[in-house]
Amino acid sequence: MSLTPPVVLDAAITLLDEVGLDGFSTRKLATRLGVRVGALYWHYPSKQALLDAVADHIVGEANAAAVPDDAWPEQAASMIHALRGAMLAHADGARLVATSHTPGPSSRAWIDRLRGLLAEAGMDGFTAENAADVLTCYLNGYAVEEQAHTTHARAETDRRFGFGLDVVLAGLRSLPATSGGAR
Amino acid sequence: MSLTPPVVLDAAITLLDEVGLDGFSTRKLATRLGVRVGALYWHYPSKQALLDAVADHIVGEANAAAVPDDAWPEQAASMIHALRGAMLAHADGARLVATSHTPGPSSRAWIDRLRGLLAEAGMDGFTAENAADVLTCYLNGYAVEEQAHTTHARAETDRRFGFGLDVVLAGLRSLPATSGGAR
DNA sequence: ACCTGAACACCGTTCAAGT
DNA sequence: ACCTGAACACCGTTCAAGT
Repeated sequence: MSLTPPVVLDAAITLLDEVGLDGFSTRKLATRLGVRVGALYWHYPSKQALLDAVADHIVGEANAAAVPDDAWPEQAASMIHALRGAMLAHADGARLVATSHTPGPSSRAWIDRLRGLLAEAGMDGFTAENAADVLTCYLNGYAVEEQAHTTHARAETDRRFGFGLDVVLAGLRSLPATSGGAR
Repeated sequence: MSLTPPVVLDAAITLLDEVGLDGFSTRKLATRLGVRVGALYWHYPSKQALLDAVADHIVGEANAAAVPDDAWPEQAASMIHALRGAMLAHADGARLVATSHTPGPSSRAWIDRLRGLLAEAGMDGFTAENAADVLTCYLNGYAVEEQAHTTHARAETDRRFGFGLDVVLAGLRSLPATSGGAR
């Protein structure tokens, strides 16, 4: 049973969920895989590259969710909620995704999809890019703090997140290009 | 010349700015202070506590800026810009502040001031708290990513940040309690 | 009270050598 | 091609003992 990048990635996700980002080490991962530390470096060039792959996998889980056939604010909200859900489903997932060094294919696909949806709504390329940026920055900022201090109950943080998302969406709706509310 | 918490904190800030958060270690800090590693633990209980103190100091720099006597969106914008400036003025300042474990006195003062300003504008306590949350989450999300991938020029990221901040403020302005535009 | 000396239990990464 | 063995250069934290 040979080691492959997907096998290493899978074990990395499991380890992350068990010990968190601060407890995650290549040596623990090697032990889990029944292999010496150095072996990992044949499949991934560095710990950071491996963590980037984990981050991209998490975003990939969000990509699996379908976007409803609805108006653009609802579509955008569903994409944002899907990514938040995927991040919260893994220990320190938000911090991992938000501080990922180089975006992988799933991350690019997710952001392209969000931008595309906003462009469909009538925003020009520049505006769509900036609007997608505002949404993801709010999401990242919120989720990182939410996951760092798990002081409130999930239902409570969900409501607060929804409030903020509605605020951002209201702001986007007020932009000249989308005030018509096309599609 | 004895070691005191402020002296340690000062050296920590200097070290952080020189080597960044990933390069920051208690051992390097001890060397700079001409002391053995263990000595630091007399003044700070852990590396994290020290980093939290650094984070709080950065927020303190933002608190030094005066808030203009203007309408609330301008006041909020000035506070947000001040904190972003303070974070960007230090290596990995955004990540450090956003992932700080326990908020210090300056952090509490900053958020209280922002909430107060929004309450003055006519928001009830709950709304003001949530509104301050949206603003800081957007700020943290944006600044963390901005500082992680310094791909664009500062003038460009400033403009993009301003765009997003205007969107959030527009969303907040559209809330029932503030649509009158009091103060 | 404050610091040293020295240890403990770890890290990420590299690379010759094996198979 | 893929992994071992073993090293290199580090970590954060603790704590008896010194002053």
